[in-house]
Amino acid sequence: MAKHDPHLDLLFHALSDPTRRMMLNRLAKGPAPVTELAGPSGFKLPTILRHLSVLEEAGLVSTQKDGRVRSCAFQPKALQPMTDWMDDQRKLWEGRLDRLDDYVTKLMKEREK
Amino acid sequence: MAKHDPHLDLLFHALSDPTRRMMLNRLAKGPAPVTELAGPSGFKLPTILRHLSVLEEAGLVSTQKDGRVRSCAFQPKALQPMTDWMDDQRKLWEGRLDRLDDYVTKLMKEREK
DNA sequence: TGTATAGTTAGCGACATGGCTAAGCATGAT
DNA sequence: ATCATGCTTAGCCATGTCGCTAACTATACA
Repeated sequence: MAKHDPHLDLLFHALSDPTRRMMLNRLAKGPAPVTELAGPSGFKLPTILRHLSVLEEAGLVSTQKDGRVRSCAFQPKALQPMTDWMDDQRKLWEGRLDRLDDYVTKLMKEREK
Repeated sequence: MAKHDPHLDLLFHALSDPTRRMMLNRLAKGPAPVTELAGPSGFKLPTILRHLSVLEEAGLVSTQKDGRVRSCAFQPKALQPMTDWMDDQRKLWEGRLDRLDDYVTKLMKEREK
């Protein structure tokens, strides 16, 4: 339950852009070089490269250069902190419901008197 | 499998800020007025109000004014598109592994000849 | 060696974001 | 009626983001 995790900032920010999500979508099917990643997007290479670096900084993609080609690969584990955060939220929320339940139960008991 | 869902943009963007996540954390425990939401953050009210409107636009928080107090409530259902997106990614990823599996199987069969 | 290919870097412009102060408005308490 | 409270709006400033072009480097191929 980190108070404010900078990594979550990077992660959510990385996912907040449709182009980056499209790139991830492609990479989830398997590794690809930068050019193929840019292909269907309609954007220029420098733009794609910038998006790629955002994805890398978030840990969502790892890249490796082989000759003149940079191969990019999806890193699904990077999504874990996100699911963890969601679990935390859910627990808080359910805790709230429990407390509401306790409250109602208490009210019922009061009535019985 | 929406090609590019603008709502996901809003959702991920809303979650990419630590202050907003802190606000959600508070709200997951139960509704709160704006001032209480601002309290522990150290930020001024207008700043918090701006964050609040971002959360509202993402559907994560609903607010309602009662007298001069605005009560804010967490909307957990708003997180659904996010989990849906993650499921999509996971399916793609697992599909990839399956194809890899098929490939290996095929290689093995080739060897048997 | 020369040329095409794949990526990279620098830097520009438009716009969004995140913080603030100052001033305003509406409601509750006295 | 007055004052305190809780929010709201307008607007400023610094910084970040997202797209681009132009120019560059590095590898493959002929």
